[in-house]
This record gives sequence, C-alpha cells and structure tokens, in this order.
Amino acid sequence: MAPIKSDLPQGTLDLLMLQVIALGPVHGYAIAQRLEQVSRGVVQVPEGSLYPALHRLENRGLLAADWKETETGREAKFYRLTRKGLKQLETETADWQRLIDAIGLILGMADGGAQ
Amino acid sequence: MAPIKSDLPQGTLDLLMLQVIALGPVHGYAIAQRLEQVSRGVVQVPEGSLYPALHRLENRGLLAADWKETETGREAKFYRLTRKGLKQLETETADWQRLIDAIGLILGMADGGAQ
DNA sequence: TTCTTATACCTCGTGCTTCTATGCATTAAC
DNA sequence: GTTAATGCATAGAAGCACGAGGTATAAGAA
Repeated sequence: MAPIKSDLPQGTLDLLMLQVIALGPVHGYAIAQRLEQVSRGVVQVPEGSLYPALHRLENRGLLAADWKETETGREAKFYRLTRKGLKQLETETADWQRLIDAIGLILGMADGGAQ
Repeated sequence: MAPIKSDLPQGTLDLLMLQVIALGPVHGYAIAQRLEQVSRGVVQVPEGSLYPALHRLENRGLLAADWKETETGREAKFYRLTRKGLKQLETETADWQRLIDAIGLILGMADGGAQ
C-alpha cells in the first residue's frame, strides 16, 4: 500500500525556494529545513528535487551563489536572489494567488455545504 | 489582451475535474467549458489534457461513463462520479487545503515588504 | 587511528502529468 | 457537399519531482 504522500505540485517548488532565499543568503541544505519548519512539516523537499531546482533557477539567472563558510565551519554554497529573481518571485506569487483563487471558486461552486 | 496563463500545477487537474463531475453527469467538452467559466478564464483545459485525464480517472475507478444524447442531439460520453471517486474528491480537497495553507505560511513568512 | 553520525553537495534514471498537434465522426447551415 | 462547430481520441515531446546512489568534511566515540 502506498503511504499517503503530500507531494508538491509541479512548479510550486521554485516559488517556495525563491521565497526562502529572498529572506537572505542560504545554502541548499538549509532551504529544505526552513521550508519544512515553516510549513510545519507539510512541505518536504528531498535533495533529489532540491539541487536540480537550485541549478535550474541559477541557470535562468534568478539566483546567484557564493561559497562561504557556515557556522559549523564548513564550506557551503550560499544562494541569493538576483534582481530578476525578485521580479520572478513577485510575478509567480501573484500568479499563484490568482490560481488558488480560481480553484477556490471551482471547489466552492458546488457546495451546499458551505463552510 | 494579456493572455491568461492557466498552467495548472500537476495533480490539480484531476481534482478540478472530479469537482465538476460531482455536480452531475457531464461530457468532456462541457467539463472544460465549465471550468473556464467558473474560474473566469483562469483555468483553461486543452483537449489534449482533458481526455487523457478523463481516461486516467475512469481507469482508476473514480469515474463511470455512459453514452447519451446531448441537447444538440449528438452522442456524447457522460461521466459521473463513482463512490470511490467521491471519496477521492474529498481526500484530495482536504489535501489541497492543507497544502495551500502550508504554502500560505511560507509565502507570508517574509514580508518585509510591503509592496 | 578508525568508525560513526551529521552536515553539505551533486547526478542519474524513472515515472507521471501536461501540452501541442493532429485526426476522425457527427450535426447544422449554406 | 462543403464548411463550421461540436465531441472524442491518440501520439510525441517536454518538464518536473523523486528515490537511490555517490563524494567530502567535521566532530565525537571506540
């Protein structure tokens, strides 16, 4: 039996990562932890999704990276948002809002039940 | 006219279709129109996505279909929700709520901004 | 030293969903 | 009988998430 998994819908991962990185430079490993914490465990990002996404975003010019030392004395790649990335974040956030709004209309259209 | 980009996240199409079908038997063509109308044009489902999804859902036992005549006198395949489909709809709706809730937490966590 | 654990990075292959493009059949209008 | 709208369907390609695996460093335990 397949355990119930709440996978992230395709496309939303980029948005969430941009949001976390917008708060300040972080390295990949920390991004995943941050997402999991803030979402109270609902959003979990395995590394097999994380790093390809990071490279994808960097490749599109939305992120820039520098190697720095972490508090634990390790070298890590710290990502930060570029100007283009910030713009993308704003656009995608607006799109997301509009979309869940529309979906809300659809999901609520039936309902006698209100609530 | 700014083109409205629908680009549904993966997995949500099934949910939306289940919801529309839950309201009563409809044929595929009408499902797409209904989704577009109710979402005010935000959600657009091309036929190349629609019919495969329909078959996928039927294949999983969530939908059942009968050929009937439309008001225009044409034969069309009317889909309806099975018991299993209804259950799936409820589950997916709950999952969706939990997810956009979590994403809302993440998107709202920063906000320095203020537009 | 060596082993283990935790941190931190990365890639490949698989599978699923979606989109673009296209074709076929039927009905109504001309 | 040709055109347009309706209605169903498939094929090919592209994109994305994920699991499994690999590398390397630091710190503490044996």
